[in-house]
Amino acid sequence: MARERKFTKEELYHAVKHLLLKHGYEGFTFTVLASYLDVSRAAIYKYYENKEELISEYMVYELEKFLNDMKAIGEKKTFQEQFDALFDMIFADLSLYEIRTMGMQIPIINKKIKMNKQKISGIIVELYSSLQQFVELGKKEQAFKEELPNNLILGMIFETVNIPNQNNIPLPDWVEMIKGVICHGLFKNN
Amino acid sequence: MARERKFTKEELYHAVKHLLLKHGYEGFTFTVLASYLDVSRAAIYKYYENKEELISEYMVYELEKFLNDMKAIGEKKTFQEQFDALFDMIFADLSLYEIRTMGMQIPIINKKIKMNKQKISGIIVELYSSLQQFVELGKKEQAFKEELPNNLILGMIFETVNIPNQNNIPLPDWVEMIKGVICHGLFKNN
DNA sequence: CACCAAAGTTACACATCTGTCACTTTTATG
DNA sequence: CATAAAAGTGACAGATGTGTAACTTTGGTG
Repeated sequence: MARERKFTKEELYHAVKHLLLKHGYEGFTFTVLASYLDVSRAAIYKYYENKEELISEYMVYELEKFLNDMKAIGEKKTFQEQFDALFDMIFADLSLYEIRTMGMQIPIINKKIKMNKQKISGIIVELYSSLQQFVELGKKEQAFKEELPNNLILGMIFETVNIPNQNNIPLPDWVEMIKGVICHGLFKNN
Repeated sequence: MARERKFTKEELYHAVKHLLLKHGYEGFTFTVLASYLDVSRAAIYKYYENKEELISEYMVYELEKFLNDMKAIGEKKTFQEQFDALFDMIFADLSLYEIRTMGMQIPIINKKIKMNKQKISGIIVELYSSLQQFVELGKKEQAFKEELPNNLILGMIFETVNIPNQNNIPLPDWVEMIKGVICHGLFKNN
């Protein structure tokens, strides 16, 4: 009967994420991954035809999690609750935003990858819709300035999380600072 | 006497930048570069021992240009002029910010690289000083909120340039929009 | 024209990664 | 205990990239 696996899918995906962040898409190899997991390369080939297939599977997994989080946020009653929850989610795992462009680098070289990229596109459409609702609610509740394009508002939120906390300010304070700047800007009201 | 070169240093650095942006640090190879420049790999080895040496030279070149631009900005009289000039500089070449972390990936494997990384560190110190002066001027002229850490202010400026202009708004309008949001935030003053 | 030096090339040995296949190990089941 | 299947491995062939050395080309100078 089945021999026990040396790594779970979660452990595998955790390794994939770690090595993508460390080496980038093109620096990520099955050789590096096998070494990290302490298995042979052939063991990984048992499950995935190539690195592109593995990375596309991993992207689907991460984006589905993200979409579920976004949906949970969308169910909160007020804009302010949604706004706070969005930040908590983002700061809970900053690295997702570093790898979000990597999905675009995956070439379609087998059917599985094509299917995965279609899934990814579908998830992104749903994410886009969810995020648009968030922004529209913000405008409706007279928080966001109506004249601002939605993607600028969203871009603002997702890009500013990249600002490094160089002074090692405690995270809750840092998050509030970032929110303050996003909401009211760098300038004094004069 | 000397045979004419098939590529200038500027052309070489332009190719390096293009390929670093396209393939990332680990995907960048002399093979890819030689093909792009339409020369043999050995031709590049005539000037640089390895890719790390070439990339570190290139980083010095780019950062020196950036520092010169910053110094020119620092010589403007008012904060508002400096603020506008900083944005013009940043949006004139957005890609520099995408490769700024690549310098950190370069391992020191020969003396030249060590020297280059020391140069890079020196330039970054000067850049840091120049940027701090910019922020302090902004605070002194009662523009920036004093309570904000300097790196948050700078981080805000440098990260928001990454927001993609998805609606293809004309660049001058887009830049003003970004400035508006950075200065006064996403929220209405209520 | 000969000479020279810089620039560039080809070909080679070596290193690293990919993909596969035959084989081994492990575990549960009858 | 034998059997079977999933999981994992080692070794191989091939592809790709690195670094080098001997050689060729190019262009200026005397």
